Amino acid sequence: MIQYERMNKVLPQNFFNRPTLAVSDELLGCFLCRQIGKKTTRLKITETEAYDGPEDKASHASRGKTTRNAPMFGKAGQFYVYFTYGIHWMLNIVTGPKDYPAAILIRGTDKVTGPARLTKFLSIDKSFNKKPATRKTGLWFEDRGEVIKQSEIKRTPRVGVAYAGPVWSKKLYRFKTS
DNA sequence: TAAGTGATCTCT
DNA sequence: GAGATCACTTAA
Repeated sequence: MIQYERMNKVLPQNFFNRPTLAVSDELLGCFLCRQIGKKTTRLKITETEAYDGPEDKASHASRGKTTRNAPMFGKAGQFYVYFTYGIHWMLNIVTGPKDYPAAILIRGTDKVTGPARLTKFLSIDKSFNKKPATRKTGLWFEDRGEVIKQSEIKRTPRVGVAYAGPVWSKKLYRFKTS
């Protein structure tokens, strides 16, 4: 965490309105928070995956704006939730400026690993699509002062993106702490 | 290791 | 309207 001052607080909209790769990196060690009724669940984020810009062939946005991926073109700090494999919801947080399609897939946390298991565990579905990441939404991010050393962060190719071609499938856009 | 599940996309 | 695709999990 270099660019952004770390404090024990809810990550604001402008945290996400920055380069996607920087946000992907700095989101590690932050907490994904979900409030259902009076109960709040906090999970430490350990794995993220970046989908950055219109040129990224692995991104839903690579073939232009559609009804489904429209949230990626919206302003930073809102969720992009989509359904895949007939069963699973995927939770992404939109990054970068408006009209620049980018988002980060939240792949795993300390207690719950796997993007689909995460959404199932936290009861996240389409209703969070396009919603801002705030307490009011019931789903938000917090910086609770956890420090992740750069040496602890592993960067690897993204999952399931062989179709994106030799250049984009090899990008080290997946961030993981050990 | 393969089946399951269904929205979305891309072609007719 | 039909058929392929898909950034996954589970059960075996």
